[in-house]
Amino acid sequence: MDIKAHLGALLRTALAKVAPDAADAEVLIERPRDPAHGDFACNLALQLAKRVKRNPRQLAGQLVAAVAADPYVAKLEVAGAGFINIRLAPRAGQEAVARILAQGSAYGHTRTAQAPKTMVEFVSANPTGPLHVGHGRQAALGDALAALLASQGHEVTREFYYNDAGAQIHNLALSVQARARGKGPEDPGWPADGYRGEYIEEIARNFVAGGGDTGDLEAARKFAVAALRREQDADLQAFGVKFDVYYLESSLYTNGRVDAVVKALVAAGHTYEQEGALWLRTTDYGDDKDRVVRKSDGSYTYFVPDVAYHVTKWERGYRKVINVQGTDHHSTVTRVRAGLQALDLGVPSGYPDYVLHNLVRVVRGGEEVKISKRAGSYVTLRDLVDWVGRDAVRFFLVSRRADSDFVFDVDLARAQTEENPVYYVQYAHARVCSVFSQWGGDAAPLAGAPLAALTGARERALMRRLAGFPEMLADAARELAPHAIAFTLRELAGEFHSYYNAERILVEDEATRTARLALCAAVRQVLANGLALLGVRAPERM
RNA sequence: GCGCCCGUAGCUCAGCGGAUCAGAGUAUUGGCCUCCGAAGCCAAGGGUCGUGGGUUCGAAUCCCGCCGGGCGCGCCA
Repeated sequence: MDIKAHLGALLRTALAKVAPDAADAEVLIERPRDPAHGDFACNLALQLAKRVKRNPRQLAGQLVAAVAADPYVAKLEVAGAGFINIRLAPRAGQEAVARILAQGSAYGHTRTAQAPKTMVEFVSANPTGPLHVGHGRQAALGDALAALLASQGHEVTREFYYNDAGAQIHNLALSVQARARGKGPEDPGWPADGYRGEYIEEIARNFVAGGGDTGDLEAARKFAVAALRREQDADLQAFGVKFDVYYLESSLYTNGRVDAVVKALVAAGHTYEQEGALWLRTTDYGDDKDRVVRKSDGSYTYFVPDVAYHVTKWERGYRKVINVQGTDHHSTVTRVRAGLQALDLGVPSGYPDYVLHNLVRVVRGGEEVKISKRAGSYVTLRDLVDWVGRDAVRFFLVSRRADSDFVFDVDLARAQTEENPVYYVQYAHARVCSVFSQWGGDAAPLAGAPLAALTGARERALMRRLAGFPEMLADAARELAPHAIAFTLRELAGEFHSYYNAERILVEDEATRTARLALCAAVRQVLANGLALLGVRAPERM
């Protein structure tokens, strides 16, 4: 049952008795952070005091008196300026424990009659170099977001879009060719915008060793793209991230979608010619200036395939689309949306959604390392995973709000491996496993165990946290904010460690022991469910 | 200059559809292993929530100015 809705109904009934003329007011039930203020709280009296011309504390008192007796409510009290604090009967938390054991890995997940077809596009790195820390943040964030939405009833597709056709790929091919011919970045004849990283030399070496023709630019391009794609895939696999679809930008040219979009924009009357170029009136849709669609040399700007790509998302049936990108791309948000609006396809003006994250600044040896492919000096995702481990990197990268600034101190991350909060959470999980192996029994028979012994303060705090898990997930999904999961897990683990230290689980008394084991099993289950959403392992031993 | 984002404890960061909201971790200091794992627990000190106004009975949270930082501002992608 939905305890919040239940409490809301109780108070609404009371309100109708106490102040019939204000019975239409919205009753908000909140969770106070401080357990001293009860399990739930309601500020209804504060909201309505002025309207019904009564003192808020007096009104709150009348409401409390009018609430009918209820098996889930232990106590109602007026506090502060006129809050109604609600303390639940232990029964409410005990039912949550029973529900967790019954539902297992499905606890916190919801099903909807018609699962919305949802796409999360993330990483989408060009195949011009290895994945760096920024891609890592995106991979951790996007993958967790996709899992979170899937848990809330969405049918989710993870998609990786990559540019295999543009000028940067051309530069990549030129760079590999130059290296294959024995040229370095300092030599005459090195391409102007060439990639200088050492990995280019390695690719060139393999190209030549495999019999590649240094005069065949197209062959060098294909070889380099394939090699870098392989490397990116290996990095993602090592990071535990899998994509359902890899969408190639080049396909939008070969299947005519790019041309079709330009024709449609012209036909819709939103374009004009000026100085030999074709412009789109994006200012009609909130952009600060119009954008070129077709350059005077006849080629298209990058944003045309971008729009064409998003048309395919709409046409493929994705009514909810979330693009995870760095904030350095924020100007494309308006443009892509404007392009879609100009096509008049019936796409909502806020389509697609964006989660923009700040770029990661990497500090090493007290100095910032510039993330630049061309400089060839940057920290790769693989470096990080090698240094601090996959679980720690994923947990760390997803533990912050997407738009928070982010400083990744490499030395600190390496030195503080043991202090990383991921171990704290994983340790709580392993501890429960350890208790069960000590006990020698299986958790499964506990599913229907009597839980009446769970009445202690720490037990109530744990049950409160466990019971709130589904609501937390729903909120996080709505806000597109998976970092909330990491924080909740940290708190749950903390409450468990406190409990474990204060109370013995394997006590003599059977009823108490069984109830405590059931609580531990529920804690373990929720930790496992949360960690699974973050793509972090829940080890039985550490 | 214009646009978007960010300024919360020494450090890394939560909280921001207003109220019981000054928080966590870390670092520092002091305690806790004859007993289910000390990668743990308990406790202490530490912040006028960048700053100045405004709205409100009530603002870290909403609005405006300013200061500081990041990112954008191309017929590059």
